[in-house]
Amino acid sequence: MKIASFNINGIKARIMALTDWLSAAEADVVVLQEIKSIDEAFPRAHFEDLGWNVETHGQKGFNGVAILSKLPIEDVMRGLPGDESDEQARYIEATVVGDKAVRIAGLYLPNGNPVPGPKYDYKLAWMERLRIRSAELLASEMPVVMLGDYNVIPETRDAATPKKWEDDALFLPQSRAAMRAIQWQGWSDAIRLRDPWSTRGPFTFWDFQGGAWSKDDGIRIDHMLLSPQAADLLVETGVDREARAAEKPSDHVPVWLRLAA
DNA sequence: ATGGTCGGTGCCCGA
Repeated sequence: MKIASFNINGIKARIMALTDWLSAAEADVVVLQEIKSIDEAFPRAHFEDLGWNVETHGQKGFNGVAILSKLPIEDVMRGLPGDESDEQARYIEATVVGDKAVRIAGLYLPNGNPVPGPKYDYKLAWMERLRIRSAELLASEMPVVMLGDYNVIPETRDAATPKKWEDDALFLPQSRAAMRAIQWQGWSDAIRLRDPWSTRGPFTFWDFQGGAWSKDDGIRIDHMLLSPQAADLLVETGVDREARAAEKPSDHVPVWLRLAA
């Protein structure tokens, strides 16, 4: 089972780039972030005609997440538990059934800038809610893949120019500590497993501004965390870096993994 | 040296 995550930065603008990537990547399950669309406006039929089951959790203008799956989707949960008043569409969870059932959590963690301020407070509060949910997912003892745009640069080696990010919500010590508090519950960082001693990257995001792509001035903020039961099934992982050079690219590239499931 | 990029929306905000 091939599982991928792609922050597409607008489904309307990216429908062709996404469709092209989907046909080349041959994934079974794809979580999307920043669809920037309400559920009713998502081009559901376009993807259903290509053989995808589609579950969305959208809102007007910003944010929005979705799951596309060639496999049956069960037990969909929309929204991150822990705050009934939170109206931002950033979390979707579902079970996909291949040879084995795998619980998929697709997330778009808040950016948090500027710091300090209410947006950073919201980011940290959201991460605390995610920490509570991720503990519940581990306790299920299912194979779980929790993946998406975490908006956290975990380590210095995850940024080409770390100095630039020193005061940024993506790299502040508190953000990184909150990320570690989740990971150290017992999750495996799938991308890092491929090349554990890498001193640079791999990157998953290059800003549209300042020619970041041409300078390879990237960061690693899209992550795939595996429960022990999922890590036991891991056979391959990758970052589709070349997608950043496509026509009308997103600022993120897809990340993916393959499970023996 | 300076200002620089997108997408979605609606004449600006979020990233």
